[in-house]
Formats: sequence, structure tokens, C-alpha cells
Amino acid sequence: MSGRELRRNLAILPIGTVRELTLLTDRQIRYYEQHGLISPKRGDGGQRRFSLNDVDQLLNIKDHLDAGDSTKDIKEIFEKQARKAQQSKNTDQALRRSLQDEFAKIGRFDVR
DNA sequence: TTTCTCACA
DNA sequence: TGTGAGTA
Repeated sequence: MSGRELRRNLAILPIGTVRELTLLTDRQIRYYEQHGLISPKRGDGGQRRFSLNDVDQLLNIKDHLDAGDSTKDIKEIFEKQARKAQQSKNTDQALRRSLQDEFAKIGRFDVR
């Protein structure tokens, strides 16, 4: 995992901040968590700590609910997105490996 | 300020 | 799907 991803996944935001960021009520945020749409970490005293990714996720949830999707539908959508992201990550890694191979070959024939 | 749960639309 | 109240 890159340092950039680490920061994105750093769960530090208290619910009050997330509430303002997403324009949702804290009640709604907990409601979505109950239905498995988000998984915030817990910090001191069992208080939720949200990451930037969670905020992003919440904004997505809001859009989908507005579009008339149920929490169950949205959960499935997220799972599909996660699979897709993992897939493209894999192909990206494969591409990097093959490129590295190519560069290694070129390096062996490097004419100086 | 935040947590949780229950009852209620 | 979402809220209000009561609690710790």
C-alpha cells in the first residue's frame, strides 16, 4: 500500500466533522453503519473514527439513496466496485511487471 | 460530545 | 429509511 493510500485510509475524523462534510445527520451516519454500508474504526471510548474514504463512501451512499436504491442495493454496488478496483489494481501490477522486464532486457543491451 | 437501544412513523 | 428520547 502506498503512502498516499495510507493517508486516505487513516481514520481520524470524529462523527461531528463527517456530519458537516457529508451534510448528513449523525443519526443517519450510524444508521448506514448499522446496515454495513461503512466500517469506521473505533478510537477512544468506542467513538467512531472516519477516514477520507469513509466520507467519500458516505457521499456515494447519499447519491444512491436519492436515486432510490435500498441500503442493500448500495452495499452490493460497493462490493462490485471493490472487486473492480482490485482487478484494475492487479492488471496495473501486471503491466508494471512486464514493463520492468522490458526495461531489464533493454538494460542488458544498453549501448553506451 | 459521543455512544447505544427502543419505539415509532 | 430515518428520527427522538433516554442513558452512560
